[in-house]
Amino acid sequence: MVALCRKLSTIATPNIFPRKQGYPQINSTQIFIPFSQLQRRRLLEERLVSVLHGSTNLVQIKQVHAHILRKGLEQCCYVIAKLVRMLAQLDVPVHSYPRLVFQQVNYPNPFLWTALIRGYAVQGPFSESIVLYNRMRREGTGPVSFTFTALFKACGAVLDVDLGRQIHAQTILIGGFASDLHVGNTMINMYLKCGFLDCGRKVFDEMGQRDVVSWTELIVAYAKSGDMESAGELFRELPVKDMVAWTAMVTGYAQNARPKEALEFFERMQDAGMETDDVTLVGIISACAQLGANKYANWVRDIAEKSGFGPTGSVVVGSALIDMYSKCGSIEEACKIFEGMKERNVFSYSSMILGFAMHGRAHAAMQLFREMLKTETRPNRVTFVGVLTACTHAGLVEQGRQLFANMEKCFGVAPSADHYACMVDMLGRAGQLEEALELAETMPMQPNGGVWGALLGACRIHKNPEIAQIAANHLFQLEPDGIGNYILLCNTYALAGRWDDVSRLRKLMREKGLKKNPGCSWVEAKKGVIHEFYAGQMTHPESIKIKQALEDLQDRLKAHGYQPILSSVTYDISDEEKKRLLMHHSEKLALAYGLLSTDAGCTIKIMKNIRICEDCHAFMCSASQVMEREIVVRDNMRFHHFHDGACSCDKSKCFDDGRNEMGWTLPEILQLEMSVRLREKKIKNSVLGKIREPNQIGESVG
DNA sequence: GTAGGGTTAG
Repeated sequence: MVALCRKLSTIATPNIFPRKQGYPQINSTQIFIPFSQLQRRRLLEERLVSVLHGSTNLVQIKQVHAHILRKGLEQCCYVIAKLVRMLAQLDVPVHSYPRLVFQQVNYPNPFLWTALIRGYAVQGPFSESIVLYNRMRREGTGPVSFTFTALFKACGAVLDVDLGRQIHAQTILIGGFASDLHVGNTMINMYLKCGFLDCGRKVFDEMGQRDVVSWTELIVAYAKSGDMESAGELFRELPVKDMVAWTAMVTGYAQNARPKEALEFFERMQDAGMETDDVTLVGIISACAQLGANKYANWVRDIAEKSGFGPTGSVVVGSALIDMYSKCGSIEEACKIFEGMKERNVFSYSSMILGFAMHGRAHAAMQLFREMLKTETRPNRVTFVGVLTACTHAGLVEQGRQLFANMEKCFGVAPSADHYACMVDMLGRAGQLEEALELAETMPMQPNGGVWGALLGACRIHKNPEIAQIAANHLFQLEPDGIGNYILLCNTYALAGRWDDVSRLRKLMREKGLKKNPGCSWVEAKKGVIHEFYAGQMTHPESIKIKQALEDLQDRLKAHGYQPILSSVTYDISDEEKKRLLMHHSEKLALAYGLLSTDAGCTIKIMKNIRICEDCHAFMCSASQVMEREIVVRDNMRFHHFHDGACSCDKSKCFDDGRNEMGWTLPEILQLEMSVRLREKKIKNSVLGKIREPNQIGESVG
């Protein structure tokens, strides 16, 4: 019996227990441990690991750790590795508590080493993963497949493809690891993250064993590179398609501005009997946002609510819905979603602020920004794009300037080229064109198309062909195919009466083969059916009725003071001809059909592919008053809400004294945020002060 | 251990 126990005890304990004083040395010739005792300990270890696995907070884990120490298991790699992994998962800084626990173990096994390496691979500093790997090898411990997945994760995180290649070589050198499925998958992931699609594809092609994860990784990579054809081809070849793979395709189409195909794919996915989760929903919501039609918006919202991932269930779905309803023209619906959300984060706030800004509700946008600052959510760069845009559309130049000047100091968000574009837009629209130009020319980074485009747009509004020429020259370099830039410059010349320049530019456009996009508008008629109208075209089945209705409408509006704004036509033609052209702009046709086909009291929603012209804008204003209808026009820039003879983009309707009804001023906001930042900084310093700095970075794999 | 997600101005 004794002999049997002796035999079993040696078999039952392979490399689990390290040899050193302080922990039982399992050498059957020197120390005899009864089998029952070993079994008890093994059971205890199993139990501790499972308790750790179920722990959800630091307090619970610390209790288990205390128990580990009481039972004398601080050298047991199996348990300690789990402890380290759980701590890292809970975002406890790896180089503090977990590292300390690791250092207490005299002989770490590969799994314990890997737990720590993985911790750094998730949290950073990523180079510490490599340092640890090298130390592990020097101390004679061989890696396991987990080690490589962790290392590839680290390389992917810092986009270090050279290091990734070295580790790739090691997987082949050490043997056996290159053919491991998970190692292969993380390797593909690393190459794709670093932007080496070909290398990822090569690993994929050479893999002996692939699973749906390997395929999906590549599908996503192709989708992100804009190559939906290759993505689709892979998807067709994929033997067993799961929900994630389907979602990758739906999202891919949505991200590549192909919303109709995204919807088609989603329908196919449902036909295939696939489940829908929050990630799928986000993809499809984004597609509906691009379509801008309420019919689809309501349809997808129903699906979201039925599947249990509605705005109250998921903060991500909620934020996507806010964005979708804003883009579909239903800012009220977006508000309702926002108010009904249980949890809100920076995405929810930013989407709502941008929604308000887009719809000309600067007041609401600023108020929401203020409310956000009272919560624990901190603004990010997108939030500032929203807030600055709101200031721009409300003509709040002084407030905008102060926010921009204090972004970095008070909020910790450094201004990017996009924020400079907002400022150039703001100054430009306010008529301060010289200052806007100076800002564009002196900004610390290379100005992007947005910056010069904003300036060019402002030059058209304020009829300044000289500065327009400068902005346009930059734009012609940055966006050689951007037809809109040529049109804007053309319009600016026309407004200034420089017809020679107009014809010179038109000739240049012809030479370059650039064609003006025909103006096109869509209007939602009954039951959400969408009707399309092109400028000057009378192809709609009811076009005779529409033409008559439009003429009647024009007469009524003229009686109320509407006069065609002839300068909106940039052709050197007779006034009569100009009037005729203006009257056939697509949005006017859409409006006439909207009035014919919807009931009194219904809001008329029109979408347009290019910017609404000044004349149509005045026409809509007047129509909203005379016909007593709410009219919403979404052009390629923003939303216009016409109500009782005014538009939401009319600056004079917004507050402009730096103070709103809440009774706060901008300096108060800045002060408030500064105190938050200081407090955060203090907390951070006090935590970091206790933690040892990790080793130097920059070591390569040896 | 591995794959899919939301907000950006002219």
